[in-house]
Amino acid sequence: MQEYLKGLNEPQREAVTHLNGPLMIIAGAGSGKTKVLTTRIAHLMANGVDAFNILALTFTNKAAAEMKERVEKILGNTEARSLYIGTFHSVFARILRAEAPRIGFPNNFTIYDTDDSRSVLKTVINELNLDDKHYKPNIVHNRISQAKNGLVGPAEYATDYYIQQEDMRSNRPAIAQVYQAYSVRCFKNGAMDFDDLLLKMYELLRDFPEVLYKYQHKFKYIMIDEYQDTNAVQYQITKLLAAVHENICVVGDDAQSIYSFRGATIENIFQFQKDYDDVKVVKLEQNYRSTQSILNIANEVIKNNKGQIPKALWTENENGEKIRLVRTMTDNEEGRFVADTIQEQKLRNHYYNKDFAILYRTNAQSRSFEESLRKMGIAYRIYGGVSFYQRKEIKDLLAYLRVIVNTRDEEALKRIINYPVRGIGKTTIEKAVIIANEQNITLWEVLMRAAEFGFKAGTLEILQNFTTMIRYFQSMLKTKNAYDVAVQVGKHTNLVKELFSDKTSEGLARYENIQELLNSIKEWVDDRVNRAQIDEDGFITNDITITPSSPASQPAGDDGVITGEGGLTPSPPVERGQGGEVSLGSYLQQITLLTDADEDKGNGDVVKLMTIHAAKGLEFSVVFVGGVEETLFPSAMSINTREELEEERRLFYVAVTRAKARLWITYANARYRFGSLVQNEPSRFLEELPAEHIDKSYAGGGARNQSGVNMGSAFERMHRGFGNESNYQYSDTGSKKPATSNQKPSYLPVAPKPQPVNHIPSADFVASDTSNLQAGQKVEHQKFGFGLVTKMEGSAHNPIATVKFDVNGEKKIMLNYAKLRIVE
DNA sequence: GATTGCGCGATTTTT
DNA sequence: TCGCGCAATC
Repeated sequence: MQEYLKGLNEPQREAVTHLNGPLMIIAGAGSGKTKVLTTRIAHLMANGVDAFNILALTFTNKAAAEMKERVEKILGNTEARSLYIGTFHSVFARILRAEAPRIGFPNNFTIYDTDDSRSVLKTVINELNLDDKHYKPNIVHNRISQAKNGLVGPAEYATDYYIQQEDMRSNRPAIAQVYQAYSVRCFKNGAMDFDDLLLKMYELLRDFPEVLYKYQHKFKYIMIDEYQDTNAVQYQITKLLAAVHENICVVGDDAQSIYSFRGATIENIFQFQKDYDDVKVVKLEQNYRSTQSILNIANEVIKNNKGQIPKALWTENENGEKIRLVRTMTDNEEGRFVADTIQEQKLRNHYYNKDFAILYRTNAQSRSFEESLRKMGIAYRIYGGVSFYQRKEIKDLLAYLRVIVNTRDEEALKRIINYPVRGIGKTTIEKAVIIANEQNITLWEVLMRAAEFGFKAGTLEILQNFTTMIRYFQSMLKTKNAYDVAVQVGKHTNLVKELFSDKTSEGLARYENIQELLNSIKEWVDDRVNRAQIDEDGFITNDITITPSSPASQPAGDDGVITGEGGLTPSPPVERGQGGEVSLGSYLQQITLLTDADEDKGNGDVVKLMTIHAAKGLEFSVVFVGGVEETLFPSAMSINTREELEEERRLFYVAVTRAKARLWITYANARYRFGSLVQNEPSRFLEELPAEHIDKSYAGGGARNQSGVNMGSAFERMHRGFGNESNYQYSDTGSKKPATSNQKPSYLPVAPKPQPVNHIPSADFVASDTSNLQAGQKVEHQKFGFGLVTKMEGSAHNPIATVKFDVNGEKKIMLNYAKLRIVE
């Protein structure tokens, strides 16, 4: 027997060695699911299956990366790099990148993240003269998202009786129109949102038999992780792909289905057995992760859900400690308790920060934990906050790159058209947008043909300068890689320089972020270049001979013409394996699909804070589950139906089963919400916990806390002296350690608070006549202080001076408004 | 164009 | 309570 099979238990081995035909693995929490998947891939390859015929789909990039790494380790060579392992979204994005022209999108289509989608929706809603207070972009977005995930297009949406009824009831009958307009706009912009990556992929396979044929034969073996979280589109796609070989292996756990709000349906698991004859079902029930105690309460809680696939999770692990259930007065105290306990556990049981995780239901709950950890000087990192790529300065630079790659991307174009300021004001943009809509051309085209549309001479020149610059960048695309282009953009647009000259700490942080972005682009390019050298297989090589003999109907476009390879659009660039293409377009599509959990520099020794959703698939030695209270967990939004409540319970199950050795469950009597203290009942889930496995306690100062005096825990008092704040012995030099240790936690860069450098104007400050101001003159500004005029621009009736201030960096000053005193 | 000050809505979960 | 969008100033 092969070495890698020896470490498996019986059912695991059964799953791994079942090579051909449909296979469903019901894998309980901590039952070695990833091990089975990776070993199975290795086993396939050991049995002569080519790596490039294997497709493995996951939900997170992290899971994909881990899988790839582990396969590589088992195989001991780099063959694994030709495997096709990735998230649904990233794999489909890649395929769409090659095939998009068939459905009228450019190869370099833009991927809109949630912010982009909402922004487009907002525009569309306003254009339809709807009130965006009532048609809130995120509500509308959710609705559209659900439709897409349920394979409901705009036309069907508008005509479906029940859907329309729902929209009537919520008093938003025009969502159908918004959906329609939004789709048109995305198409016009050459952009797909997250849901489109799935929906368009499905449409592609449905409408183009030769495409279906190609990928059906490429992906001879398909594996799907977290199958319980797949939605209707994902289900349809994988069903189509697997239809020929039927070598499809799905892994799931109905007890961990927590994404129904995103359209996921456990039904897919039950349906699987009906879809194929002869489905082999394997149950993995031995848990290797958690102690007996932890498993006991997990099992006990989940029992309260109806309609599950029967299974009994068991373990050979020792009992371990009892689960600790802790009540505190407030959320702040809860935070303090957790931080104290982490500190104590580190000392007592020799844990590192990285052994701990704090899990919660909603992101907002991170605040109190954060504060306490910071006070104690414990390094932590929050997963799921604002992603690096959502920072303004990053989005700005990326917007340039997006426009260069895809000029149809109006969102990005509007973002940069006047940034940095180049004199293309609101009026000009509005005018251009109106023309674009009237003529049914893109905004970019309006700019390119500005001369035809009667812009004033000055404006025309500025517009032409702008388009010339963008086209100059475009000319680099063919010869330069993503990094080189990005650097050029940074230079020529003065974007980097502008941030660099801003000496405020805020500006500095922005500058550093831009540098970090450039570095990461470089890293990405280098990485792919290295990989490409060892790749044997080309992925989407477009030279697969298409012999559409079997699929019955020929594909026909709107005009009835068969749309095949090599139509009007140029051939997509050749991508090779997992490495290869280092173009800017390829880079942009990748990063939109990254979440901040993915760029995990978090190998550092930090306590991890995240939502339970984000924690799925992970494990930690010590887990704290916070805020286990009614209205919060279960969420007030999810107590109306049994289905919703059961999903919350599964979520609780997921939370509990993340823990390997120790588990604390905490809840507060009251917590701050919208600024005021709100009372909460303990969660109903707590009543479901078996008393004999629980160690209940109460942490906090009781009456003293009610009187509002903040005592903190015993541990905290011990470390900062006695009593409350008033008993502090402050020295004038202000060293009050360690309560406010300066040790910087190693979480990701947080933009420092802006530090306005105030200037006190000279006593004799009088605004000078600046109509003849020249570069080289010294001036004083009431707020920014002294500075040197470095440049004069703008028109005669609206002059703009660029002033380099001594302390506040470079600013553009509009002389019509600002008062300047000429010093010399 | 950029900054400041005010009023109001916000909290489910994510690729 | 806090952060954001919008209107009023420089």
